Amino acid sequence: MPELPEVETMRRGILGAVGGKITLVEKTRCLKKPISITPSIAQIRRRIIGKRITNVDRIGKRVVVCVGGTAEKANDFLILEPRMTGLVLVANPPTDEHMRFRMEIAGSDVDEIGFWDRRGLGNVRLLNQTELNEQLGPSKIGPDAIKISAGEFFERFSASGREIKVALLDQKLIAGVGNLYASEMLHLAKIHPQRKCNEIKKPSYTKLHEKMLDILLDAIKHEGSTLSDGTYRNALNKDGSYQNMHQVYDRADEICFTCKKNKVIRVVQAQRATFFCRRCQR
DNA sequence: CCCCAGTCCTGCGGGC
DNA sequence: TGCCCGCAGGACTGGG
Repeated sequence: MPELPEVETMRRGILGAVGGKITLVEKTRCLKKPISITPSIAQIRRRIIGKRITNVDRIGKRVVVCVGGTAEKANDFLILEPRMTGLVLVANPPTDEHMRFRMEIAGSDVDEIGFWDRRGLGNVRLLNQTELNEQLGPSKIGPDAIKISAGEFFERFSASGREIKVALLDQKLIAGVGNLYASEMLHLAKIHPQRKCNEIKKPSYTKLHEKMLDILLDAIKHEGSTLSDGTYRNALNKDGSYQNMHQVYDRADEICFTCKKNKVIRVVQAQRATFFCRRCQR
């Protein structure tokens, strides 16, 4: 399940395409149920074939391929949104029915970018600057989790009456945190996931911000978490290794690594599994 | 404002 | 051994 570290790894995996010229754009053939690709492939081709990739960016859990113009001010933005099972691949991408979209690029280290998605919940969008602001601007997507300051983090969360774990998943409040890393950061910060945001004291927010940064940056170093279902992999189709660092995620009924006494508990919040330790997190 | 359930979709593992 | 069902959750939507 790609969250910030996984999507950042995808971004870095195709950074070598910057400076290259797009020579081919295609939906992959033999698809049963195509994913959402907008606008039409014909229109995408008209707008980006022959154009240069000027940057590769990330907005929350989406990879943004900037096309035309300059690195600071591109003409068009190709959004690759993996959702649950999407992968952004560069080398020898599989040619099975889950391959959804691909581009060929000339004159750069990366000569191919593929979008593979087993479940097909992801999407590909080509946006201009106005559409980008409307769909993925600050009113829709909060500050990035690895860029937000401790002060702004506190300001954004402390007034809410929601449970902290649920609020962390709200991409309008903060961008990039998903179900897995939310459990992990609350564990290291020793905060109970069901505690209301407005009950948590400022020093705890400072600690949560610190642990969030630690975990996300460490997970990027490990190229993300590849779970036992094997859904996420990096741009070279290789597993990440941060799954070996998990403290609580998917460890229900196992002994907590921190206190070595209590078992990790699994609860459901907002229809999603949360893992935590009753002794360590209050 | 916030919450909740439903929607999309495939592969898997538990249970019988 | 084989089959069925429920679950996994990111983002969005509609109703309360």
